[in-house]
Amino acid sequence: MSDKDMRQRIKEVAVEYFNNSGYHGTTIRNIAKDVECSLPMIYYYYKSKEELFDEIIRKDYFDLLKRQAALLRRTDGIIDFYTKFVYDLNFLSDYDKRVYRLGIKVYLSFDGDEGLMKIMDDWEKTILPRHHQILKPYLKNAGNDIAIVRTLVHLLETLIQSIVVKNRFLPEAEIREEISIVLREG
Amino acid sequence: MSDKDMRQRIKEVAVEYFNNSGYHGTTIRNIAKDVECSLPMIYYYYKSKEELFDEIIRKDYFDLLKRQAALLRRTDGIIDFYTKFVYDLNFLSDYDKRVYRLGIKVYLSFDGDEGLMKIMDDWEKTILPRHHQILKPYLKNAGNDIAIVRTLVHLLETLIQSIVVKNRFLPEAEIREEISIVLREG
DNA sequence: ATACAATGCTAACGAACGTTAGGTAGAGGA
DNA sequence: TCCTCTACCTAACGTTCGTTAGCATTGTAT
Repeated sequence: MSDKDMRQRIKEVAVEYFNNSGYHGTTIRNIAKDVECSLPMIYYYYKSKEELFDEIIRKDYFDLLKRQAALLRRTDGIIDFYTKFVYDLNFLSDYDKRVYRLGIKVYLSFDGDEGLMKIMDDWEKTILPRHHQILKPYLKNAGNDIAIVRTLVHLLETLIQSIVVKNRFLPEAEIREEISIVLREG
Repeated sequence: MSDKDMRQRIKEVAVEYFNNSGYHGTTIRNIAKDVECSLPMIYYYYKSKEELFDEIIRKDYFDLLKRQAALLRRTDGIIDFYTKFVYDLNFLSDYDKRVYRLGIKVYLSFDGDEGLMKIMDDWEKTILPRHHQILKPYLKNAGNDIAIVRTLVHLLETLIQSIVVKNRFLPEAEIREEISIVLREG
């Protein structure tokens, strides 16, 4: 049938279900049916439903976050750069988008447990400093540097949610306009 | 005990559970236990679990949205006005905050069904025009009026989520700073 | 050939779920 | 007094859940 690893197939189907129906709304039986395998097959590769969910967040979601954060290195021109950063999210694979969406769901405490929330909080603390570092050379404003960084990060959050959570395509021009408004010289 | 009390108590407890555990993670048994009533009592007042969830969104959440939208009438000074609008969300009752949070969860398709999504989409279409109307007198910029409205609405979305979804207190100064950055004259 | 781990299955377990059948207790009008 | 209606209950229904016991098949190393 498929040369793709059964373990991965299970995870892909699970991501779809967790996304659409939440942790409690997802059943091992549904996953098994879509994967076209038996029930205990799931337990052969994953200890439990919770471990399956956990691995998706701890491994796949945070790998994705780190991959995205690693893109925040080069700087062509700050507005071009952030525009591209957001715009490229439109072209993430369906799987990555779903993992991203599921991660945001956990980040907002809409799913998952307290253990996952902890690592989400730890990650969140790194966001503002990272963007502050990138923006520092471009900011020579009065004393509201930090506020601009915060506003940009807030804006990015909504733009990312539009693409990844609401599953909309965001045109480059719209992204550029909004980022320009926050980063224009006051 | 009056019937209205019991009906309302059931709904309040239900809002808490739907918020914390999602629709599928919430059980009628848990609700009944917290309300300190029997299982069929829930069915005496609500036809089913789904009807209970539906009423919270269709009635309580949209009443809250309309109440909030009605505040968007007077305009003291546009920055003061939007700052107050957001800042006051800090002081919503716990119940209103939870209803708001649950509504956003449904709005982001993280819970609820397709029927609820429809009315969410309809509401969303009214947001940009409403704010455009309010901001029109204050916008004399080149041709990016619409982009500014869009950016402001996006920023408001994140600020509201911080307060209502992440349950954080947002200081007035921070709100004002961010709104000022978007609405300052470019 | 034989042994054995890896990979798959059928069938079932007990627990928990949403929901309902069928009642009781008490207040109020005739 | 009897009747009716509202507000509440205990106990159970059938279903589905996460999980597991136990067995079959296969590939590979000895």
